[in-house]
Amino acid sequence: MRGMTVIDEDTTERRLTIGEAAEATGLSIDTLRYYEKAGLVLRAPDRSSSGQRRYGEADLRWIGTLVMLRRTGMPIRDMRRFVDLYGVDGSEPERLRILQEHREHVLQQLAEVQTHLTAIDRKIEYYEDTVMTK
Amino acid sequence: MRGMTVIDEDTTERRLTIGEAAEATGLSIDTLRYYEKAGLVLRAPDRSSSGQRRYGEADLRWIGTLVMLRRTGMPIRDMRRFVDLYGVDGSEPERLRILQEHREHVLQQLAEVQTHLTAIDRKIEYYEDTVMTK
DNA sequence: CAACACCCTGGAGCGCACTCCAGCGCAAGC
DNA sequence: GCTTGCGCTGGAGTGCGCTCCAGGGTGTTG
Repeated sequence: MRGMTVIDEDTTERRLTIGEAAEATGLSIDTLRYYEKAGLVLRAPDRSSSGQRRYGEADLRWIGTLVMLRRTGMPIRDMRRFVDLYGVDGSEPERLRILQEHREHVLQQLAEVQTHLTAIDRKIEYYEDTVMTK
Repeated sequence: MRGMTVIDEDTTERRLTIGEAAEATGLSIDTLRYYEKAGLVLRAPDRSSSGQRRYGEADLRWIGTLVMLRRTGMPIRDMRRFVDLYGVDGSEPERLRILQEHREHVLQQLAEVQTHLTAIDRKIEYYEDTVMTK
């Protein structure tokens, strides 16, 4: 049982304010609103009676997906295309294709950065030598 | 002898136009001029009698260093600080420190991207399953 | 009930890293 | 010798991804 997520521990789901959601996702409040405006969310979060956003589990999970795409370098524009497909029936193959292409892209970037990193390592070695022997 | 670089094969060094240098470094012509203006080059390239830039070996090697820093995510501002230290005697320890810090930073980024990449892989797996079994 | 923290909106502003442009000069090939 | 292409400059423009702001509402705490 350990490690399993207990669902519906409370009958009422914990709903976070935008500030709490920012805390939880690592995005800023402004960025959360910006992503919403930019059409990156599947469904806008519910609002309290006074019009304040309340983020539920599903909202946070989706924002997690956004963060994962964004932090691997996907431009907002492309994220948007991806999101939009969630409104299209049978678009799963295309969503898959986008993810696969993005994956390849990320791998290429990683490889390039790693190459440059070894060059940096060589330069560091060089400095370690000159600094030490001076 | 194989693999060794022959130096001074020609007595006159091959000096590239900005277009050729762009080709060689993977930067655009505009970016080369921009880097120069931004104070990222150790020494401005020589000019032809008519005032055109001519890039030599040393210029290209330094630009290679710039590319390696830039493509690993170092901001122009920080690159500039690094470059400026080349004019300061005894600044080797600080240059070393900057490179080491940058290295740590890059490693952290790599780790984060790799984490998100496995999340992407899981999502891809999920789609592969649903797409296949549909 | 006052003070303070938090939230709302539309829209402006910002920093970054280029990228493009006008208007010009030089030069190499046909 | 003229056309075509590359190069020059200073400066404006661009796209991106936020970030900030004014002006206002809400809500909780002492």
